[in-house]
Amino acid sequence: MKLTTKTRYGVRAMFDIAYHNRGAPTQAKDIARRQNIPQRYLEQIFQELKRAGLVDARRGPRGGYYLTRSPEDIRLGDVMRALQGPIERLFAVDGEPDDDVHTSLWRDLARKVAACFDEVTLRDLCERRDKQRAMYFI
Amino acid sequence: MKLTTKTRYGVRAMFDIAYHNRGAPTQAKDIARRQNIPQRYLEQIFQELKRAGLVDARRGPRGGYYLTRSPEDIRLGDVMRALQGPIERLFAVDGEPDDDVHTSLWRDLARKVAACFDEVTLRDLCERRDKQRAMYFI
DNA sequence: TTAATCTCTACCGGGTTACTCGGGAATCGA
DNA sequence: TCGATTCCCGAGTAACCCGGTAGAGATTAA
Repeated sequence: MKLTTKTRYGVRAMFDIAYHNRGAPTQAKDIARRQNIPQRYLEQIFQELKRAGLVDARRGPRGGYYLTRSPEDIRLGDVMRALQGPIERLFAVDGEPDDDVHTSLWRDLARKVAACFDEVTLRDLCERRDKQRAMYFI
Repeated sequence: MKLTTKTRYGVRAMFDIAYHNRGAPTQAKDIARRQNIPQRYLEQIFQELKRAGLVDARRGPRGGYYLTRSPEDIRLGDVMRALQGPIERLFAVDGEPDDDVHTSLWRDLARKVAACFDEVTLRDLCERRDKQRAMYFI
């Protein structure tokens, strides 16, 4: 059980869009540079985020990716689900009866964990960042 | 990010000891049969649980493993930490500065998640089981 | 002593992760 | 219309980890 690099990249990328460009498309190239992510890898991550409906893209010069909802409406859980499937099934095992003690235990826990991720939005991340910058410059 | 089979096995095994044998050593063979776990694999899992101080063992005939603390004193988090390292560092990435937004985000989240696991004890699992058995037989 | 049980170490195959790469499709500016 | 730019799609791959098997040794009960 470990957070995948893909998910971390995805969160960083979504945050980057929310933080730097409000509205205007942000290019993968720039995100890759700022967030230190291999560009070609980032591109396929964005494909998954797009398929999940979290971002949309415009091609050609001055193209890029942009959020389909406002940052306070995109939760960390959404990004994770897009990149690694439903968190609720994180601990699920197929082939075990549903009335089993352990099955229900892991199901309950997975829900609680999912709730943790759903508590945080992209806007929260931006505010966090602003606060930290403020502290850093005092 | 996925719960490892090893951890699931470990939790089942610890539960099995707590539920079936209070005090007397429980043999790996029996646990493996009851919980449907490959015996030889279970044995090495127990080595880790032993190193973590959660169980102790007696060798030879009528030997087996036994809990070193009472079930209400063993949390799910303890078992997980024994088998897959500190939950608090679940999302940690080495080589990133500690004042980074994302680093602190994942740290905070990991703590919350860890708290979820630390809320549940082996005794809770036993009670869950009893309740479910009761329902099943009504 | 003998049999049972845990203990230590090594090994291994299959699957996943984290990429790279080539080339195609849309879009904008001129 | 042309060409540069950017996203889009699919294939390939090296390294790693997970789940499990196995041999042989140490310890203990009867």
